[in-house]
Amino acid sequence: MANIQQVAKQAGVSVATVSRVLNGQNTVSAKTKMRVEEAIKKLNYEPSLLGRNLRTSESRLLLILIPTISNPFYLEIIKGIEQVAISQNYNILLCETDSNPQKENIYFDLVRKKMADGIITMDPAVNVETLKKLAENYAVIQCSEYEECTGIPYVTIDNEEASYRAVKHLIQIGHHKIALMNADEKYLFARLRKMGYKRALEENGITLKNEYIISTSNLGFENGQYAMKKILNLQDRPTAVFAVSDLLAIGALKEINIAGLHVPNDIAVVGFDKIDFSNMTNPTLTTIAQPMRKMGNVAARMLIEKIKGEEVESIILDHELVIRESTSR
Amino acid sequence: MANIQQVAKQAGVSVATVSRVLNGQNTVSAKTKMRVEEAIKKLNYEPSLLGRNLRTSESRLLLILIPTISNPFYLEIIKGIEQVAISQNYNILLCETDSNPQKENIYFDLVRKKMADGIITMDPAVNVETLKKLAENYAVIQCSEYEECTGIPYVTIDNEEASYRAVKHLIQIGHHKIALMNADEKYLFARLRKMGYKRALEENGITLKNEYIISTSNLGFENGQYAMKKILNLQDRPTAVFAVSDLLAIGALKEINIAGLHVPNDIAVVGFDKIDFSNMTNPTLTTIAQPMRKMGNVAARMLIEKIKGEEVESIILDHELVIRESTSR
DNA sequence: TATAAAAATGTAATCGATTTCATTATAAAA
DNA sequence: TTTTATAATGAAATCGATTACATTTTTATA
Repeated sequence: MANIQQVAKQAGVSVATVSRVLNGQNTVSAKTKMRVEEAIKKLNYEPSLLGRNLRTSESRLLLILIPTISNPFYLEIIKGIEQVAISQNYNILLCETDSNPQKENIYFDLVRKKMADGIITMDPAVNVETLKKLAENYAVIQCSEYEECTGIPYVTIDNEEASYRAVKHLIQIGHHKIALMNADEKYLFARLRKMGYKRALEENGITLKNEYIISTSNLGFENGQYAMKKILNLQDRPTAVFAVSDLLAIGALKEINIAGLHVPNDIAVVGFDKIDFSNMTNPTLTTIAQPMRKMGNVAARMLIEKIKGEEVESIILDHELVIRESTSR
Repeated sequence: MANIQQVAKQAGVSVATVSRVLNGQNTVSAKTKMRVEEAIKKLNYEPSLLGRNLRTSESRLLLILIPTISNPFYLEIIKGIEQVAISQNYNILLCETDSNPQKENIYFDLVRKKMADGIITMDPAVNVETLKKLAENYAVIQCSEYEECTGIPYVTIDNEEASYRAVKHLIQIGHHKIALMNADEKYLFARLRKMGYKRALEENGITLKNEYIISTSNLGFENGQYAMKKILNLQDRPTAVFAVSDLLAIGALKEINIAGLHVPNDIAVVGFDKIDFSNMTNPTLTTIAQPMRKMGNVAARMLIEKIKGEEVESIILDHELVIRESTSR
């Protein structure tokens, strides 16, 4: 495979001139440019990014850290990131961490060792200290899920308000006995969503019942089933469930079905995220739509600015309540 | 940020010695090694992979090309690939092509320009000629979906046999009127699965009805709904449906439900792929399990061998029929 | 036509590592 | 102690590009 030297030789010019043609600089005469282009074609030459990147000290690779690729919630965010990245000549590297510090470290290393220019993380909780230290020397952005105290810029929605609106919707259609299927409170979003839940109840004079709040270690389908079983066994059974992820909600749906009850007539269900599958269930799921594509766009833009050394501010985006069959009669 | 020169200076040795310590060569005396390691720690030094990779002419990056990340079918394969890749000190880059030649070319370019060492493609149909040409000079492996004529090594299952077994299962539980919800026959797997379907019917003396075979442009949920609508409108309605993807099958499930019919009592349904969601539906879905993790493992191993310049042979793996509620009474 | 200014091109340093070959220090053998 | 073999280290080339600066060629101006 040819390199720039051979192209220069073939075209009868210096490597500098070839490089100029390659980078579209206009200081090359039309005649020379043609000769170089012919040589490139003849030798089937492809410039090595390794050489270029070493010289320019960049890789034009962005890392996206997600806990797991099996959660469809990330899909649209990733597309949003990719959209901006590609348009700015960056490529993205999808990295699944399984929330495992060791795996995470493999990807952090890629940044430390200059093979990637920056990181967008959607699971900052794994190892906050390491992340914080990394962010001192490298470009890091938090997306969707974030840690406030790190000083690392983030883009997210107002989780407290979103949760408040979901619960308020349930109250408005007549529910008083509303369960909250929440994530572990080590996550900021879980704490915020609980606050929104509480506020909606308080404002409507409903007393909070602690047994109506169930925590799950994970946001998956099975966790939803498990949590719903618990809820169904309560002696004063709730008539509505607000789950903080669609997968949890879909698990709940299934379990309610198994119990021979009807959604929404016996129990109404609200999810969170508006993943594709939330529209494929029976009944379709009422849920909170995060502006995922936009969130991805913004995160990518922030990261690229950060890479360029600019100051970036955290951003909070709007959300939306999507009402579907699981809460309508 | 420090480089190898500064480390050498700090430790009072040459860069060669630092490099030796970095690469764990045993020709360095214990005393010197310690001095170098102290210098590394003191300067917070991280070796640049750009420098190393340029010198060694490798990137240790593998590209995985998938049509879309929203199809859960790829999840487990990707994990399988990652498992082997990480263990051999490679990193993977997940690339969504949307079956779009332009997007595909961005990723091919990464290989041509030495930023990636090889490609595993799960959607070779996009641009067979380009792929073939790429494979002449670079390491390429086809995984799951493949083109026979390209001469590019592949790993897959026996699609004809898998399809045969799915349909035979339906026949064994008493069905004669079996619809096939197939993909576009431009795909090899679609042609093979149709052959398996035919063989099962023939062997059991069932005449093939052309109106029972529906082609969909895509393997998604909506396509399944749409195709099922067509099937439900047939005057001699089938009592069973074999869909060549779980997403199609889930779409069918939904549509049958809407029509007020029961699965499996009125219509039995079989899917293909055993994606996670196939166990979350109501009823759970009978489906063909591809050994996805293993397929990923094998594909990665094949690619790495190819990168090392070894000859690799195509491989066909076993599959399995998983019987669940959608075909049991 | 001579001279100055602008455009085109080339030379060589550089990015940060690895690695070959030469050299020096150390240990073993005579 | 001297010689020889071996281990440890260093100097410098190399990977393939970009780019500052120097030089040559061309064009414009007087």
